[in-house]
Amino acid sequence: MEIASKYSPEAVEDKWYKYWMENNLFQSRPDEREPFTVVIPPPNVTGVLHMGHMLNNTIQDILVRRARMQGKNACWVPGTDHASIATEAKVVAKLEAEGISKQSLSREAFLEHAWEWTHKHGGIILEQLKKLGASCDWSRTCFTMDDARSQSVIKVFVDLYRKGLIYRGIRMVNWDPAAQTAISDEEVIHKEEHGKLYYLRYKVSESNAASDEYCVVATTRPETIFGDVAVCIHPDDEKTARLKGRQVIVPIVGRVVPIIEDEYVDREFGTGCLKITPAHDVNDYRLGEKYNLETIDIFNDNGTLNSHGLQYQGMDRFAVRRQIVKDLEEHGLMEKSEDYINSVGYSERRNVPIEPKLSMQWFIKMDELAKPALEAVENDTIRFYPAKIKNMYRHWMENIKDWNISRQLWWGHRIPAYYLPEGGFVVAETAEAALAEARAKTGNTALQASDLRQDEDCLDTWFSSWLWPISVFDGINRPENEDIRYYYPTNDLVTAPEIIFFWVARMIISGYEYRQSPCFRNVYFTGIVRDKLGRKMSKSLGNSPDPIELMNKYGADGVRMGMLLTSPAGNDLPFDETLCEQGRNFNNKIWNAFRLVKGWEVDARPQPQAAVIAIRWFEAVINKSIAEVDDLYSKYRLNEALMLVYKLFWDEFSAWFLEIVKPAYGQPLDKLTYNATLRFFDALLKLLHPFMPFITEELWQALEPRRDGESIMTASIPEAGTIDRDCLESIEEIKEIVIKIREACQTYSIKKYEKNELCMDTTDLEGLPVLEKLGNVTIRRVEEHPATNAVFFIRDRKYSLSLGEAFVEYEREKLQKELQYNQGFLTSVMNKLSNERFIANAKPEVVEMERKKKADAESKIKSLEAAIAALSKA
RNA sequence: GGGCGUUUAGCUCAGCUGGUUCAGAGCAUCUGCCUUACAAGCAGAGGGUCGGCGGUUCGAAUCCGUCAACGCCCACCA
Repeated sequence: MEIASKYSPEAVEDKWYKYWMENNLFQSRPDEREPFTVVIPPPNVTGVLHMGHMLNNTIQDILVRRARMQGKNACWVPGTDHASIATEAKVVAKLEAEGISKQSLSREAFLEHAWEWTHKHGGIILEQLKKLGASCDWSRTCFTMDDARSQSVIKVFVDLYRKGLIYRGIRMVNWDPAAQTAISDEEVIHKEEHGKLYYLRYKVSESNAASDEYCVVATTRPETIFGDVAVCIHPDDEKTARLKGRQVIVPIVGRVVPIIEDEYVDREFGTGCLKITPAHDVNDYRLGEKYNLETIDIFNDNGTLNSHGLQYQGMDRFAVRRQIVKDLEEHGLMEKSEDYINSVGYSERRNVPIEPKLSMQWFIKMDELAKPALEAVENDTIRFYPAKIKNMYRHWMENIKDWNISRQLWWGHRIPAYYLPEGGFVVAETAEAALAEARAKTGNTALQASDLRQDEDCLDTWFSSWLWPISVFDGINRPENEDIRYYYPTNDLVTAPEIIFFWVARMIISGYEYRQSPCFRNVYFTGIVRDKLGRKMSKSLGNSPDPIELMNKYGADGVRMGMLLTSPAGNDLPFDETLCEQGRNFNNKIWNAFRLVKGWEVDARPQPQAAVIAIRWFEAVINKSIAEVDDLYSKYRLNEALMLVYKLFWDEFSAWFLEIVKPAYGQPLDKLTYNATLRFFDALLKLLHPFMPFITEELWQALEPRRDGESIMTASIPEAGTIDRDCLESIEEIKEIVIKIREACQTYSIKKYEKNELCMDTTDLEGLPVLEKLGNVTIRRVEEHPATNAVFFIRDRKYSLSLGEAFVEYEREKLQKELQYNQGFLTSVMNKLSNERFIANAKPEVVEMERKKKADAESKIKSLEAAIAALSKA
């Protein structure tokens, strides 16, 4: 038989993926079977595969493949996200590299570039997922900006607007000066930063000001003084009481501003004086509203100062900070500065400090919408794995704020609001509908489409992805279509905890709003993939291995296994290439077991007794394992399920079962044993298939002749039969004896081909033929064990091995040790039993157990003492 | 600042409602083997006062309190 001793994935993987595709094995259509639906978390359309995707999609594939083998109609819908801000940033950068500025282009021209970029890079990531083995129904591939999805977005916007849930208003928003757009609170990352706290002198402006009386204000942002409209003190603060009712002059700016009083001010912080800049600080904005102060916006959209910045106009905000510090010092208006650590909000996408800015934006009212979604998770209609994530979810949902959905970007779904020439606006799905509505609203039938001006903004990316579980089945546009009715609600969602608020929570909300039902039943939160130093893997750190290279090196199955070996749900995954190595080694193990089995000659000889027992035993083992694996899957403890199957194959099947039934070299095997072995192999491959799709298909196809188009993918996963516990137990005992014999042989350097004699008190143990074969011993029943034998105990039964006199002393020491241990054990048991309170309070069966332990220990000690005495005599 | 979580073998983690030697698994380590399925392997072995302290209990890795370290989420302290 000509099979290489090493498994080569490259020869196998492409072949079977192609086979699966050609036979449409991933495709799903509604039928009478139970559906099992998963929608992919759509990766950015122009992104490339990273380790997080690998983990995430491996887990999805495992769940989907298993469901499929359970006879469910499994449907995994793939797709990509247009990733508004991220993609636009890439296109802007690309254009800038070519010397083209976004500002110089029309919206239409820019979008042309963006689409070109999308078509060029789009979908690479989906091709990469195929290499991983992802069993997606590719015929259903969606894009958040394709026609059906775009239409869904617009429809939902209009619907929510008409329900009064979308409104437009001026709010303080997080402004990203690099992307020049507002972003949501969730897109702001707070970072600790080492900065300075500056103490600025605001001169008191009254007539006797010649006395140089100052009010000192501490700030981290001296460049915002151009927007100062007041200084606030605490009404009960004695330190600053002298300032009450007076006015101060903003340094450099020269503006005279009032001192106001509010309890918001922290008396302990700085000097107790707070400068108020309503346009550029959220708290100041609130105080500004409260005291009806003017709002002076000093920044341009790109973060430079506008005309309010006087001589600093046109300079960047941070350049201004440096300059103004110098200037203040020169004018003696800087009292001091000190080091200070504060937290600064950064734009997640562009990594620049965000600027609080007042602007007109669109919002969704969230409080009412959130209620059923909170309830669903609280009452476990939707379950989170791990469950601890519920806490986070509850906290956010109970304090949910309105969602800013407008972005000042071009790449995305344009807001379907149309402004009227005479002011006001209408919201409608199409320009035509908007015109009709505008005419009706204004009564002006002469109104033309060109008179209406569509809102320039587009929608937050998540405004399309929150509809994903519905929109991929076109359930927004055609709520009664067959697909949505069959596949929805979906079953499992696999995603990263970092997008629970961006995406998961909002999907649940939209699910209840648009389908009155949960959009999925279970959410599996993966961990974050970290490197060995515990750092998150990222492109910018360059600490992430290239997944494609990993797969080339270890095989997709090896990498999938490596990803999964160390990642319980919700725990971070400290990734290490050696895990892939372990995965690859396991592939090889399976491969070689297959070589062995397929290399056997079979004839009509009778079945050896050891094989009969081994088969009965392994039947029990596999049934027990299947039941355990089922249980682990139901708890989404996939890494443990994999480990269990791993040990089942490697230890139980390869190291024990195959070693028992393996014929002597060159000898054929009997038919019954051979068939049983193939049956077990078949079951093992099926259990392994969700984890390692490629090698299992390769071997399953080679195990027996298959029909054209047949696949392990659609074979039935084995179900647990009855477990023969007695058989399991008795062979476990045999295994322990064998291990003990091997240990003794190794200790005494007994050559493995030497057959030894094992003495035991009784020979009514089941599985003696197994013991004889694997222990390489002949068994003799004795009343008295020969004094020079090496004695050992397994489960309170005494055994001895004839090893010759040379080993007596060594053996005596060992027995002495075991004696000591047992004496200690007996003492602890005795202590318990002599404690009246234990006898009085402990459950009777526990007391009984202790009594038995005492008896056992006593008899064992007696035996040991006898053995030692006998050895000493010898 | 608020909340949540973690701490068990060198590493990554299991240990449910306290009680069968409950202190476990995989990897790593050590020892012996190139034994015709597999050295990417085989056969063995050694590793831990379960973060510290205190409490409840006949009995605590497990329950309670407290301290410490680390992590995550939320938050407007200039």
